[in-house]
Amino acid sequence: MLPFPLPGPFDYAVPDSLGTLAPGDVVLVPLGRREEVGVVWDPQDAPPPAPDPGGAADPVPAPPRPVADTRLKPVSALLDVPRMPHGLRRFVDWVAGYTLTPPGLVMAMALRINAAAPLPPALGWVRSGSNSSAARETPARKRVLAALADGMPRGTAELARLAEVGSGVVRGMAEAGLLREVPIPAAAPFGIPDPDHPGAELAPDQAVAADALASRVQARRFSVTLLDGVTGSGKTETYLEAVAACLREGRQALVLLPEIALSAQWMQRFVRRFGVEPAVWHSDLGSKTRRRTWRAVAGGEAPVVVGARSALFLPFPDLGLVIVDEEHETAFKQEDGVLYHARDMAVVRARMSNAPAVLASATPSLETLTNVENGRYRHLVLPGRHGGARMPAVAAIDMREAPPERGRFLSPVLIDAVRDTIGRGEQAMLFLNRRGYAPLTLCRACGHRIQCPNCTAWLVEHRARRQLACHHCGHTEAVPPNCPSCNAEGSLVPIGPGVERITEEATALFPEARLLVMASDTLPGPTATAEAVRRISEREVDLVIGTQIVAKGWHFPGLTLVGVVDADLGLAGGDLRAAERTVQLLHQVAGRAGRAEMPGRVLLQTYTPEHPVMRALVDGDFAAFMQREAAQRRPGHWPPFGRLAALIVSADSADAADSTALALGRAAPSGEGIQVLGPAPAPLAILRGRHRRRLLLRTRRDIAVQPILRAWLDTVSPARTARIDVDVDPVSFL
DNA sequence: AGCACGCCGACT
DNA sequence: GTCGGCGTGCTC
Repeated sequence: MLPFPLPGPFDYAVPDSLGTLAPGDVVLVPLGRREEVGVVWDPQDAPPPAPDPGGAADPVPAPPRPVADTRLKPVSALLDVPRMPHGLRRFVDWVAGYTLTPPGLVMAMALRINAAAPLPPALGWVRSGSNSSAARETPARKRVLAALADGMPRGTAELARLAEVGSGVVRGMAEAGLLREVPIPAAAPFGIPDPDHPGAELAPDQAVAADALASRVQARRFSVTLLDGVTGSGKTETYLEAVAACLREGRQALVLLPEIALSAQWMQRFVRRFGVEPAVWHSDLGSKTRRRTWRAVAGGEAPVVVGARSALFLPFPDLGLVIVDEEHETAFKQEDGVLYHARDMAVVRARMSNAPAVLASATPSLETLTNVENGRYRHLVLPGRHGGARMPAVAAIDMREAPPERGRFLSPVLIDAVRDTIGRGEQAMLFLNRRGYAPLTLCRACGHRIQCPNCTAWLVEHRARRQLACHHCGHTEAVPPNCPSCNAEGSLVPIGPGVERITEEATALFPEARLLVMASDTLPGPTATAEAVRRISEREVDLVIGTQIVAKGWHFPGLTLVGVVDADLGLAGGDLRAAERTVQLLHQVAGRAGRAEMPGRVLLQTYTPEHPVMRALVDGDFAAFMQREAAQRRPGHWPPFGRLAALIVSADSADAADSTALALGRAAPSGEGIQVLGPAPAPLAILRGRHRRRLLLRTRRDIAVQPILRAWLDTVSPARTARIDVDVDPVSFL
């Protein structure tokens, strides 16, 4: 299997010099006039028949054989890399088949991860045995020798730092024969977790759930368990006991988090439980750590890996547990390249490793709840917050009755609540899931709306940067002085709020409050995020204003008020899961309030307080809300009661996009329980300069979409510049 | 993916 | 008469 979009594996001859190759071996093979890294794949379902020996006429033409065996090119070399385990190979094939992706591209995710290059051995210095040399003995040299007294080899930079000398001293000593260079075993970038390290005491309900999870791990069989508990109920501590059980079984555990960069507080909990940090995996890991971690996973030396989606493709030789935390998060859906849902694929990965999977969430997805309902998944519930904390009281502010001042966005009710909270010395948070200053810039003279030149989207003003930015393609331009359409002067006005604008309003309202803004563009990296979280936790901040990022599982003991600036925001647009997602997000944000002894309070600014989403949040009745969602989706066979696949046609001209989309529409499959919607212009009808059309295939749950899609796509040849992307189980409908 | 081939427009 | 633009297609 080669890491390219080829339809399947290629055949090669094995030269005698290489002996026998086994599936999983990583090899170098000739491809065209190049040499490429590939993996010896398993025998295919339908092995190609032997070439016809006699050439006699055959009434049934034999399936074509690409190349006669005698002309197979030989494998060039076997690389000194751990074998790709059987479970991972099966997983790659499964993901490829499910997502309609060429298997080579899926395998590339498992291979490119390590780049298949052997690690150059690290070198370090030790004292050379010969002290007979007539080399000078200076104070600096003595300090270097003292630093090496324990016999452990150290690299130049580290040694120089320890001995407080320049690297020149080290080099000089090496030339003088005082030091000898030896290979050093690379220090693992993680520790070995100790399941018996004394951790936090579990509450009785946590202990019961933890025991149940541990017994699933001990069963060494595939199972799926939903760990369901409100924010602050201690889900993490509970599932870490499953990890402990897995360690005792001597198998490896994988924990998937939706956004690994935000995991500093998670890491603290892990360290409290196991004494060390686990191996970490995410896409922008440095190449050295990455290779070392990959090898440690392959060699079974990394007992626990915490990672983002791509960690699913690590070569675990003996995976004994897969945990997906915040399983409802849409960040688990990969939206470019291979389009897969990491939560669903985690379950598949567990099944192929004979391991249990645990899905944890305070607001489980309807998909997962439905699997619980029909008995496919088991259900463990952590009923309440622990440590004396209670769930916050949630109330809606009817913006029609208590409107903000003209041109402002905070209702007097919310302003008073913030003022009271800060006045008591507690902390408040304002949440608005929108970056920048204003989502739309409008010309009051001619009505022109400033749009992205590459996308069907408005440009968002970022006042601090004095720019208009497209949040879809990254296009930016300076804020124009005059209207770009009618050239009127001073006619451009910002419409609607973003966090920058709320910050401006809050600064005016609460001049003495210490403000902190948390948004992905104000927090450039994990370090900045961790620092912001620390400042909030240590009460250096009175009022936090933030986007999505504040909703993560942070523990802010002094935070007692959360104000949602626009609770209706996520409900616009025809997205299948808009309501569900809004409830999940707002519940998560609400969960930041009142996590310690002081009770929390949540205020939702809304123009539709009677909307089921608002009622679910105010009543805290998530179960009833999800039943209502289910009742709406069931009759039309919408997921999870039916299957969905999206076809996205994109082309550099509207005509090419239309002709391909129409051809697909004409060839649309039909039949009992099969329906095709569209073609229709995508909501983002132009994205990065490409014109887009969408079709949606919906089937009954008992009908698989993949064979239908394959047959459908075979009948249509796309226009010259057009491309058809297939998204099985789409999450985004843009 | 990369690297060929190949078919048209601008130069020595 | 040749160089090179990148559009199409193949790689066991």
